Formats: sequence, C-alpha cells, structure tokens
Amino acid sequence: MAARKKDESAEGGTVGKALGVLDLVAAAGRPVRFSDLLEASPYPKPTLYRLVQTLVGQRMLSYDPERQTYGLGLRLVRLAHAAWAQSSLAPIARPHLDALAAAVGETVHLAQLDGGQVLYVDKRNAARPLQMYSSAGKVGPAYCTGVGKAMLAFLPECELADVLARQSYHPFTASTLTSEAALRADLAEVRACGYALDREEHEPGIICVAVPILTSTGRVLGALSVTSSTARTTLAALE
Amino acid sequence: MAARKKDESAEGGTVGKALGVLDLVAAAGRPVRFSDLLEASPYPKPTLYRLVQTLVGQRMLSYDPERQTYGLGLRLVRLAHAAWAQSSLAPIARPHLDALAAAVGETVHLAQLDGGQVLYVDKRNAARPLQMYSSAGKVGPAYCTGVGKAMLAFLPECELADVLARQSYHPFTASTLTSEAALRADLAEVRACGYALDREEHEPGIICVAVPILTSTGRVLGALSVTSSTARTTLAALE
DNA sequence: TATAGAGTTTCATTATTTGAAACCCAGTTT
DNA sequence: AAACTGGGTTTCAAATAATGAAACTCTATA
Repeated sequence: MAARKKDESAEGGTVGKALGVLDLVAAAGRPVRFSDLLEASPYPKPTLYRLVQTLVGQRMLSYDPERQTYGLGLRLVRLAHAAWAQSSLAPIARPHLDALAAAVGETVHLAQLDGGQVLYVDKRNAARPLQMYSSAGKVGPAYCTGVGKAMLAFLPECELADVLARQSYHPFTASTLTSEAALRADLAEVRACGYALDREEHEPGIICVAVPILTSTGRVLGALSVTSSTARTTLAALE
Repeated sequence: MAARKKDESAEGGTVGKALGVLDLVAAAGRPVRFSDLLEASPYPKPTLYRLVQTLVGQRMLSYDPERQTYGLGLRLVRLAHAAWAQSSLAPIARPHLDALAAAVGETVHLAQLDGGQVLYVDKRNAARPLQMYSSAGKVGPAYCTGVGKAMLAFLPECELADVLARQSYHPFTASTLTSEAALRADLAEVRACGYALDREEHEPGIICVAVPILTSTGRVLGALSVTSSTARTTLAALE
C-alpha cells in the first residue's frame, strides 16, 4: 500500500532486508557483534535477530560462539566462485589481462558496472606497483574513473539517465567532473575517440586510459584500463 | 504449524527459497533461461518468477535481455570479496600456504567445513601439477578427503553427529570408508596421531596428508593438506 | 543480593507471499 | 486469416510468514 515509486533500487521484501544485513556485515569489514548490527540497521531488535538467525541457518553468515560475532559465511564464497566462473567477462578476459599487463608493465584493471558503480573484477599489478585505492572486488565511483566513463559513454540513453542520476559528483580532486552536464560532455568525447581518460579525476597523480568492452550488438560488458602515475599519458595500443 | 523438526538445514522462509534459486543458477554453471529454472525448482511459475525478479532487482542475479538468460550477479562478487577478506583463516594463512607450497613442491590445499562438506578456500599447484578434482571455491565430500577427516576428527561430538549423518558414504574407490562406524574408527586414529591420511579414498592414485587448524580453545577452523600421487606417503614436517 | 545489558522468546497484528487461473504476445501451424 | 502454442507476466483472494512491543532469561557486574 505504501507509496509505490518507480521501482526503487533498494527495498523490496524480506529478501532485500536480509541482503541488506549481509551488506552491513560486509561493510563492517570484520566480524561484528549483534549489537553493532542493531545500531547500524534500521530494524528493531527481534526482527534483526531473526534475520540474522535465518542467514546463519543458510550459512550466508557464520557465527563465532566464542567471540559472539557474526562474519560472512562460506556459502557466499561458494556462490561467488560460481559467479566468477560463469561470468561472461572475467574468465575470458583473464589471459588477455595477463598479456596486456606483461606488455605495458603497468597496473591493469578489468571492471564492470554494478548498480551505478564500478566494480573491479580483476587486476594485474604493475612491475613497480603504485599505491592506490582500487583492488579486485572493490567498488569505486563511475563518474570519475577511466573505466567508469568508458562504460557510461556506451550505455543506451535510457540506462544512462538512470545511472547518472545515481552519481554523487563528489570532488575528489581539482579536476573531478562535478556535474552531470560536465560529465555528459566528456562522455561525448569518449564516444568520439573510443577511449576514456582519467586525468587525475579520482586520485591526484593517478591517470589512466580505459577502453570499453562491448558485445557484437553494442551492449556494454565492461572496461579495461591501464593506470599509471603522472608521467606517460599516451594511449597505448590497447586490445 | 507444520512439523517443527530439529531445525533442519534447508528451508526457512522466503530468504531460504531465494537462496535456493541462487544455488540453482550456480549449479547450472552457465546462464539459464527462466524455463530451465522452472523445471529445476519446486516452485510454481509465478512464485519463481517473482523470486527471480527480486533477485535481479537486488543484483544477486543478472539478466541478459538479449539471450533472455539469468546469471549470477555482481553483488555476489562484491560480497564474496568481503567474505574472503574478513575470513578468519584464508587471508592469514595465505603467506604460510605460499611457503609450504614452495617448501614441499606439491599441491597444497586450504579447506574449511561448510555445511557438512569440505570447501577448498585456497590452493597452490604443484610444480608439476597433477590432474585432479578440487580447485579453490569448489566443494568436496568430508568423509573421504584428508582435509575433511582432519577437521571432523576434532569436532565436538554434538556437531560431529550432525555432520556424520549428512555424509553420503558413496564408495568412490575401493578404499573409501563407506560407513559411519568405519569413519569414526579412522577419526579416532586421526585424533591420536594428529594428522589425517587420504589413502586413495576419493580418487585412485591420489593420496594426501592433512592437518587440522584449531583455535587456541580447540575449535576447528580449517585444515591444510599436501597432496600427491601414489609415490611419497611420508608425513612431511607440516606447520 | 540487586542491577544492567545483551540476547531470546511470546503472541496478536500486519504485510508479504502464494499459486490457480487468466492474460499477453510473438512466432508458428492449419 | 484464424487458431494454436509456449514462454513470459499479471490478477486476486487465501494462506503464510514477518513484525515488534513487551516480557523474559541469562550472564556479568555493582
């Protein structure tokens, strides 16, 4: 009966709430006590309690009775292994990643778009690794990363509008694009030249070149990027 | 109202069903059509339909509109990365695995117990790799693998009974232990000497030595194994 | 012994889930 | 062209599961 907006991302039913709890535990980054969860979640005590019970029963959470803490369960690892293996991109791109990384000697990322954000699904470190934010399995913003922009540029308008609306446009550095308009202009450029540049838009001193990976029908699958520090900006012979 | 047995593993509520669907997709190993799921699942059409809708909405499943197929979603990958990172074992054991693998030059496995089965959470291949079943993220039986027995042997009786009842005791080879009694006898031996042996009980020609990994309080965390083919059976200086 | 806090259970209320059947629609088949 | 088919989607009343205020049970303190 409640306001049925569009079909808002979050929320839905019991399943959504349960997954929300999983996210909560994941976000904590370490095993959490029940009371930690309680104050981080919007649910009243008994509701959360049963949610957690269910998840433990399903082995999506594990309970350590000694420390009285909850952690993410092994069933997740199992599912994720399958997810990786049957992903349309990662397993196929793996050898190419290896080759590219060896060829350019810089950090190489493989990313996919996940709910308006960039998810790094694979990574090869540079021979002389730089300190930087991303790592496989982590997420980052789409509007100010090379891979993000490469993917956005080739999204059909209907999806693009959706995703752009979800960006935060937080100004990480002086060159970060901080409005949908500025971003759209940049995306047009990306579309024109076929690759995207990150000119220190996310982290100062870090630049990258990214190309999208499309299906034969033009749908966006993911993106590949070569990252380096402020030094070489030329666009290597990619893919 | 229905018979409330012990607290049976499977089933529970909506969340359980949703996760069941995830397993189904994972088990298929490749993107599946809706109708594939329908005949593999016990649910009627509309129920399954909405379950799947919910999961796609939560990005636990991804929908490929071109092929009209469902695959596992990226949110899983994200969660699993967190699961791995915050696991009490895998990240800590990683360097030790590397060292052990380098030292013995054979395939090394790190496994944990997950719902009565063995889940391989990490692995190092032998210099001269052998063809065999397991691989990181895969699961195997507990009653006929070295890591499985090493962990079972140190489980408290209350949990052990539970787990033993869930084993299939399928005779993979001539030396597979095919009854709870035989297994219990072997476990007593494991407890006595501190390590477990797999004498070709799972795959012919494949043998291994495994040690459990316990907390300071004696709780089972996981197990480590060194695997080889029928040649060297001696128990290397492990850990 | 009293007190507090964390965790667990009860139970009537409420909201979600359920599934038979009906519907939609593109691609056959008659 | 009309009828059929089968995958996919929606309807709606009935059944089920989730909810949360309050009460309860443990420990671990004071």
